[in-house]
Amino acid sequence: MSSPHAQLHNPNQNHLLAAMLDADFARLAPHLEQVSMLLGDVIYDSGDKLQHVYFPTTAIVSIHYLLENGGSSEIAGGGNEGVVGVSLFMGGNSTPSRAVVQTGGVGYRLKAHLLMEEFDRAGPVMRVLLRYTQALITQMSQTAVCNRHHTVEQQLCRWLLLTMDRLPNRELTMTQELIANMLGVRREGVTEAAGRLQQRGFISYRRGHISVLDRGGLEGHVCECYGVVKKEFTRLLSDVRQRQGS
Amino acid sequence: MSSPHAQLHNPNQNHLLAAMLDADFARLAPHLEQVSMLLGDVIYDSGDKLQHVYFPTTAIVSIHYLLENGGSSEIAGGGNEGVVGVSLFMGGNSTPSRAVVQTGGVGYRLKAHLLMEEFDRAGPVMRVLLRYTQALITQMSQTAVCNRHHTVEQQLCRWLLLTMDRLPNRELTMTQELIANMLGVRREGVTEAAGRLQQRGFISYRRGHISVLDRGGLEGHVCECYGVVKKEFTRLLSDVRQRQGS
DNA sequence: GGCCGTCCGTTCGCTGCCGAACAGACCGCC
DNA sequence: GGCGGTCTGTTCGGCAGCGAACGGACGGCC
Repeated sequence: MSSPHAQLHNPNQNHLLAAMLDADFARLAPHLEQVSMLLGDVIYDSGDKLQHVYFPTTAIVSIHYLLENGGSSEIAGGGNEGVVGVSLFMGGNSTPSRAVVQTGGVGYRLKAHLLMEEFDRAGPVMRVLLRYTQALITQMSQTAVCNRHHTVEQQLCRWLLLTMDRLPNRELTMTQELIANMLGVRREGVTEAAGRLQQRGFISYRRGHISVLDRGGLEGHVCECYGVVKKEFTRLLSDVRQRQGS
Repeated sequence: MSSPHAQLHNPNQNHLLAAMLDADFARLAPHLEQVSMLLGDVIYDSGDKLQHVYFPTTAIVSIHYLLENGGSSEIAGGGNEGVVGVSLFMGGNSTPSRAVVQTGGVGYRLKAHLLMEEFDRAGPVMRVLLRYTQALITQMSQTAVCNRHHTVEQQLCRWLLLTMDRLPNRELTMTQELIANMLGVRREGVTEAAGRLQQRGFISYRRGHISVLDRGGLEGHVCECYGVVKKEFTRLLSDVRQRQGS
């Protein structure tokens, strides 16, 4: 109640914003613009100059690379643990990738030049953004290895677990076709893998709705990649919630 | 001749060092330690705290992820265009990856705390390091997509071209077995793909020595991934050679 | 309650890569 | 000049995933 932003949706639901010191957050808060992020919205496309960076709270964003032949793969995802648009402060202000909203929800955005002003103070805000970027690098790298060496079923488990970790409940709205685009495989491959997971009782789904019934079961079938990414995020961002309780 | 470091080997052969302003470089130069980087040397391993960062000049370093089952893949490479050990300044000071010398040569290393002091000035040195990291992110992402969608032969072309770009000549010392480890495929797959490239007259090899005979031929068979990475490196680091001629 | 679009299930042949095993070729070394 | 180790070429069966095609089922909407 004492906080000026204690509402149903508030920026502190994003871990990076929540990690900022009071003084830093106070400067940014007036400029944070709450936005609805709808399924399928393109946050930025290959080569776009970024006008904003986005701090999702309930939304989830997927970062893709598209190939000339139409193929694609998700190379990382971002939700309330991070920020979308790191290339702004890393330099270059664009990437050859595309960011699409994968799960509709809410986020807060900040004008590019305001984030840059904050970044250029070279203080705690900069450091937490860079740490997050380092965690993102781990996720991308692990995706590369996983694509090479692991089966569709293992990758589906990984994707489900990583997505679940960003959601408040055990339900997600997502067709098999969309998942196939994420993983860069055929829809039939997902049908088959998801069918096996359902037979084992780990998940159930119907027409674009997936419920995770047995998280432990998924964890038993996932490849090591999930654990590596998870552990690295924890290691790099564990000191990131100081202001949360205040 | 006027430069104090105009020798056979000199730090300016590394593009990032060459990009630094005179004043910045002058502070670092006394602390740059020339090192021989021998084929197979492990620069850092998964979880290691970094003691130095490395600026290769003639050496090439490969960044790998190892899997529990023994599988591995290169997720990025680094030579005279970059620096090895970005996780130092990004935060966390370690990664779950391993960096191995892929082509023996020379590089310059700098103690971790000295680089951090420079980074924390939040000036041009920091910016060029971050830009390089952004280019590295592109390379990792493209590797992930390439692993999913392209054939071994295309990936071999990509790898050869990227490696060539870091070498002074058209010869590289590299067995098919090593290349297979890089790409994360079987040695036989490399034998087959390399055989086809040799039949077409693009390359020739014998016992661990590969010569590129027709670079244009390789460029005609490579997937788009090579071009994307190359273009992005150019875009991000083209303003990076100001001090070169002075 | 009927229609239609979306989503899911299943099948077929095909191909690229894997796993394993082995033979030949080259090179350095004694 | 012969030996041994490394590197390359080739083969075989097997399998995961691809491409295409089609049928069925569910659900929202009029």
